[in-house]
Formats: sequence, structure tokens, C-alpha cells
Amino acid sequence: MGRAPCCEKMGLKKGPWTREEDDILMNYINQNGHGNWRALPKLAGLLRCGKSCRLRWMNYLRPDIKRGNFTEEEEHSIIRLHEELGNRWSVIAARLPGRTDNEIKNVWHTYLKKRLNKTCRPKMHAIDEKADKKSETNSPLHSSSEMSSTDVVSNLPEMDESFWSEVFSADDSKMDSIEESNFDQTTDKKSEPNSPLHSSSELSSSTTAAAATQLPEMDESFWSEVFSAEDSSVTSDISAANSVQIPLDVMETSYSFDSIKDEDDMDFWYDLFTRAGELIQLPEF
DNA sequence: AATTTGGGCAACCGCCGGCCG
DNA sequence: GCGGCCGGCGGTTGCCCAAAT
Repeated sequence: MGRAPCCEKMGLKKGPWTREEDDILMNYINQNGHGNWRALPKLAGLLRCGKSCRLRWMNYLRPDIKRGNFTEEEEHSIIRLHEELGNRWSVIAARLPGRTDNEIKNVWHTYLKKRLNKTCRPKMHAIDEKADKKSETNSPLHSSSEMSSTDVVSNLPEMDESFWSEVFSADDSKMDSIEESNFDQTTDKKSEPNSPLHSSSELSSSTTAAAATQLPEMDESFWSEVFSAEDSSVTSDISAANSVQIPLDVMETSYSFDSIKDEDDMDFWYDLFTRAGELIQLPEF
């Protein structure tokens, strides 16, 4: 390419826009349209490059931009669309009226991605471990325990975006079903009636898969509470049951790395995360 | 109260592809 | 077909501010 950066010329201002600059740009575009962005700043009397003007207009000054926090519905859409489209922020933005690609990108990187990672990482690792162990032994459950939980955490792989799609390939219909199922991601996941582990089958597997794309806030203390309190009612509830269905609130809200004690635990985690929504046999605790 | 840390967000940078002469 | 211009896009940076220490 070799084309010089548009702002290379000296004398062009960079950095945050002032109110006065905003007014000038807005007034000019309202009266004349933006036309040629490169020529615009000169015509409007701004000491900015055209690119900067365009960005300011597109991301901030346009009258049709919706300001303020993203709604739950918008967040769901972003997660779903990102799964479907990847990092094509402009395409995603086009499907969210009033939202800019930059805004969506920011929301993704600062908020939604972390939520996905928080929930997904232990599962990834569990699956990784499972694969490793399967390559070493045919036994899916063996008790050798050379890897500490510290190692487990330090060896966590980076999450690949495609992984999420592979594991929870939630499509639109699934998203619809979750919406219809009155799944309330705003609810505190530890609160009743969404008990941490229960034996009913209220939640379909498609619902679970879809909900995995919604990922509400995680309460990291939850699993510690479940697994560390030997005499807790929750633990005894688990022990008393032959099988459970892993409910959404468990999938989404809870784990603690500290609760991963050994490789048997890892196997449990593997089952937990890969068979959520199914009726599963409980391991021995 | 002062300092550090981390999150949120606006803006910048470099690359790409389409258009046009 | 080629090269330059331009708009658009996605990744990244850096500032600001609030929360934590």
C-alpha cells in the first residue's frame, strides 16, 4: 500500500473531541452532508483529519445513535451474532439499530467476553484434560493425581472462539426457546427456586445450550460452598440423589478453581460441563 | 487521604477492498 | 491492468474515573 497515514500532516489535532469541535462538525454535516470525508475538515474549519471526523460522526454524533447501557436483549443478540458471525462488528452493528460497531466491540471486549471466558474456561480445561488423559489411558476415571489445582489453573488454555460454537452451537431457534422458557438471567443464580442442583427436568438441553450463550454474572463462591461444606444440605442433597440434571444456573454461575481438587474432580467437571441439561449419574463424593 | 489498580470507552492506527481515472 | 484515493473495518491504545488498598 504505502499510502501515508491521513493524520501524518503536522498541525492536525488528535485526541478527544471538544464540545466546540463537535458543534462545528455537527452543524456542517447537518447543513452540507459529509460528502468527501477527506475534504470535510478543511471545509468545515476543523483541524482534524477526515478519518477522525468520520469516526466521530459515526460513533458519537450521528442523531440515530442510541446512547446508554445495553439491554439484556441487546447483549443476547451480540453474543448470538458473534457466535454466528465472529468479529464482524459492523455486520453485528447493522443488526442492532442505534448501536455502533465500536460500541459493540467495546462491550464485547470489556464485558461479554469476560463473562464467556469465566464460564467456559474450566470446561475447556476439563475437556483438554480429558483428551490428554484419554491419550494416556483408556480408563475415563483413574485416580492418579499428579496435577495440582494450581497447575490446573496455570495450564488453562486460551479460549478459542470457535470452541464455544462447537460446544454450544445455539442457533436462533434455541435462542427463541430460551426466551420462551422464561429463563431469567437477571436472577441471582443462587436464589430459589433455582436451587443449585435439583433432580427435575425443567430445562431442555436446547435451552441449556442456548442459555450458555447468555451467560449471566457468575458467582465464584458458589462451588466452593457446594463442595467444601461437607455437611451442607446441598452436598447431602447431591449424595442422596442417584442422578441429577445439571441446571442452567449451575452451568452459568458457578465454579471455583479451588474446588478442583484432583483428577477425579476434573472428570466430574468434564461430565458436568459437557452433559449439562442431560440427566446424569452422580459421581461419588 | 494518597496511591494503585482495573474497567469502560473514545479514539487512533494500519490494512483492505472498491471505485475511478 | 495499474495505481491512487477513499471509506470502511477490526485491532489496539491510552485516557479517565471509580473502586480498592
